[in-house]
Amino acid sequence: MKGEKLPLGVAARLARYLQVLTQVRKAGRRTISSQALSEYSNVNPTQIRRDLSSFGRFGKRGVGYDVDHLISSIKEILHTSCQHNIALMGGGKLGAALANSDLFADHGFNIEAVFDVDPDKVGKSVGGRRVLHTSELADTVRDRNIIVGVLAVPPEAAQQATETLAAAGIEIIFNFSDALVESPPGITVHYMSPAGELLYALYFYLT
Amino acid sequence: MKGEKLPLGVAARLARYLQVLTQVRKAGRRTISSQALSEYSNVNPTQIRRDLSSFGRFGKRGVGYDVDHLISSIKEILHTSCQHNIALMGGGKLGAALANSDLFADHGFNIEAVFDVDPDKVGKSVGGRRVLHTSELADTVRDRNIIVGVLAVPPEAAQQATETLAAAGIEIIFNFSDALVESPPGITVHYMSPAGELLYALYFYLT
DNA sequence: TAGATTGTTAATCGATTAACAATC
DNA sequence: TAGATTGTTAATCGATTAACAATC
Repeated sequence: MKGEKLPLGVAARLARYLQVLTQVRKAGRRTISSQALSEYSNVNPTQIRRDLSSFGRFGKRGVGYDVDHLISSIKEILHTSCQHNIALMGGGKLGAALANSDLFADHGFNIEAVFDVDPDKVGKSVGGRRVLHTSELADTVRDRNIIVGVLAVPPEAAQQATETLAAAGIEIIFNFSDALVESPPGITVHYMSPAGELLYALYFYLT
Repeated sequence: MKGEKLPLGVAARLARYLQVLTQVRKAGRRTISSQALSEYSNVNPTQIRRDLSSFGRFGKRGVGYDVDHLISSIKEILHTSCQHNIALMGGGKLGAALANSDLFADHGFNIEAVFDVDPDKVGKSVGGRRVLHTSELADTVRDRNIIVGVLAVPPEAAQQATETLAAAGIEIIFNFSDALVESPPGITVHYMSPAGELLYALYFYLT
């Protein structure tokens, strides 16, 4: 398989492997078998081997995959070897939880700045970053070449924040608020959906 | 299609529709077309119609789907018409963000209690619920018939919290911490993965 | 050698899409 | 009627799985 666009499913699974592998490396493991990777990622081990072998021979028979090597290989395939800056909208509880977590940093995403409209929050520190007023968003997005915005605002503020992000030139929005938003054409909104996954998991538990 | 187990993909998509529809109803809309539902859920409109029509005729040609009717129909298909109690581990920023959000409540999940090991947090209020000490978990799980636990603790506490949940009789764990955990057989751990979705979305932006 | 695990095949099943008649 | 949107077909493509030889 060459430099063409990957099928949706393959890209989604590679991203998932990458996420698990990053944690596995943090835990100090050097190699991992398709079986073990399967347990963490909920993907069939045969399919994992199939996905990986279509890009090269990454594994050692009888041993498994070298974690470091696999991580850098998948990063290359996904074109995510480099650092990306993101803008976080909302300095409240959810924003603080995201800013304090290593989730983004582990994968090369740098929370460049936190934005809020609340004067009480502006100037304070959230997750080690100064909170800027939303009016500074556009300049920051331009200067720091930001294309991803994360929505961590209350539901009633989500639409306004989306429009602010769009006007500032953001192209991909991750919506962590539980509100639907209308976005201008060309801007992709991804809804983070713990409840959706809950419903899905519960269905298989109940049947 | 009858009372048998749904294919994985169908169940996942139905859960996604349900989540979008719940927000659509909140916004006051009474009907929705497969086209509009597609934009919110990122699922092809033909596939939406296909998924739904395999369970019955829910739509009106030329009009679309009745939001209320569709919500209750999907809930029946997914066996999630009733209320479920869940236990939230962690009264910190992430725990507070989850407890304050309507995400769970919107879908019939009731955060029955918040648990923490920190004596400074126990007894305080998080999202309108008193924080209980983790030692009270087992009793609460039994009394309130809880099968789902949500991990919102720091990564270094995730393994301990998982074992506590398992010992208390929890069967499904949603791990919002960015740490891999080992769980006893029979207990399913779902990893919530914003970073995974970010990587995935970015790949399609970059290619 | 013995054990473990990958890489690969083959076969089946579900997902995806375009297209369009049916019908509100 | 005219416009819109569903329900359904047909055809292709990707996902899934078991099985096993290759090989570390």
